[in-house]
Amino acid sequence: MTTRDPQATALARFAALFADETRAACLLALLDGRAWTAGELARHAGVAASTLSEHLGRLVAGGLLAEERQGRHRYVRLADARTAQLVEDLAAQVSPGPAARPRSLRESSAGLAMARGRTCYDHLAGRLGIAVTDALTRRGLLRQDTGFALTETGLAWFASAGIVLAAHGRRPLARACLDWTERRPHLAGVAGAALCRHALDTGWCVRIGSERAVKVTAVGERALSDLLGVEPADLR
Amino acid sequence: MTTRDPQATALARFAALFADETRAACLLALLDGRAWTAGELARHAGVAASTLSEHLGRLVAGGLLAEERQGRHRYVRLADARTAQLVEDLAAQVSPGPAARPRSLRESSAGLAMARGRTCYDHLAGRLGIAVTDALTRRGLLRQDTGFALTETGLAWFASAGIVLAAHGRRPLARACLDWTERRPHLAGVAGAALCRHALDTGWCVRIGSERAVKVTAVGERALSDLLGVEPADLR
DNA sequence: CCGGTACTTCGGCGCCGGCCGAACGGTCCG
DNA sequence: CGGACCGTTCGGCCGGCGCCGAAGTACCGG
Repeated sequence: MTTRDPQATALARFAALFADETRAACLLALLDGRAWTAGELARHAGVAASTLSEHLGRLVAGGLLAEERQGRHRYVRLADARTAQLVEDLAAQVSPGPAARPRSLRESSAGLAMARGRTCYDHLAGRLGIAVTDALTRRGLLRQDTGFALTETGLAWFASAGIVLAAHGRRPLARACLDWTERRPHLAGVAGAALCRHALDTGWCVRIGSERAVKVTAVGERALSDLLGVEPADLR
Repeated sequence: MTTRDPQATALARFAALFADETRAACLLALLDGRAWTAGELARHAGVAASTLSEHLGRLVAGGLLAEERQGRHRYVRLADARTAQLVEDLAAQVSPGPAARPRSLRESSAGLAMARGRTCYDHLAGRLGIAVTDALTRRGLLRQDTGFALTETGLAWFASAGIVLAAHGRRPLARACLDWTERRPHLAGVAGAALCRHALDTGWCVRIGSERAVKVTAVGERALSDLLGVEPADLR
């Protein structure tokens, strides 16, 4: 007890940030990639504003959240893509997957929409994300059998679609992110983020509700079918 | 407080497994990929055997550890590669990296050996792991610019070296694992594990001490230079 | 300048969980 | 069969932490 492993101390302190239901609810909510105010999060988590204020202080001090003060509002969002990835990884580890999912009708409206399509911080997830990833793989634009990377034709496809893949620090161009509803990897990284942004900008998808769920529009269905051969049935 | 998000509850409970210094010390120790007895871990963590027994119970119940009873011994090891990856990710997130590392002479003997070369569950890490990964990349056997994947020539290289890459469930063939001393990705996944096993089996490396550190032998230095063009200077 | 709103700080409460030592049970060995 | 050893269970102690409400501060709008 005198001299403990400093790495173990740091790991425990860091993990403690996630080890509270209220903070976990905040982090999961912030996985939508947007900035929330302290009050919104307090209402979402169902605790007093004072309580949530302290939680935000911890999360910011721990480097998980970035804050931006605007007037009397305190906006917070996930610090970076790396943090979002970690939250996703943890969430995927604990979620039951589609097999064990209850068929309850109660959670269907929100739950089914999330399972159909959603954002995962800054890229597409759910059946939508899987359908796109599979289509990219089927067309030889993405290889998953030797790792997880775009091919030369894949790079050309992004360029021809007008989607710019800007090098962004050390963030990988393509990365696998485990989908917690489908239990299979979908495209993340710079390419995944650029594709998602393009889809939202061009109206292929629109956000529905106040959460992370997205819906594919008629235009989007057409575009995904034309450009990638995505079967509309895989989006339902 | 009446109806909380079940995913947030699950995430918090799961994270709580890591959020204790003693448990964290156990998980980090078990990153060597081997099985430890309860007594060894208790001594390592500096707590009473009774205390550690309860910790092991929680970690096993949480699915992080697999246990194997042999006579009056209770051996535990990390449950699987996926769990090991999560521990690694968390450890990498909290470790300071080489820049912020203290130049203390105290921790040098053990710390320097770990920084030079170690195992990361079942693959190589530290300067050794980075040197091998860089050499693979330099020779066009591994591509990191479009993601992280072996190339066709990379697959051929493994075959010609007599290293069998057996498909193993859903585990990816090649995966990037962030090295927490070098702050750069090294090779993990099926290929990383096979390469590490081969290195230990053929005597390219040997374990030193009781921890995760490994040392490159003269034979290994020669082999890595011949087969991959690894500069011996990069291993020091 | 004044009321309303958003957030923070503080004090106090209650509970959870990590720690230990003592007693117990199971296993190995002489 | 008895003693030594490894691990587990139990009771009890203590500290930390999450919670709230009340009071305080900062900001916006009229």
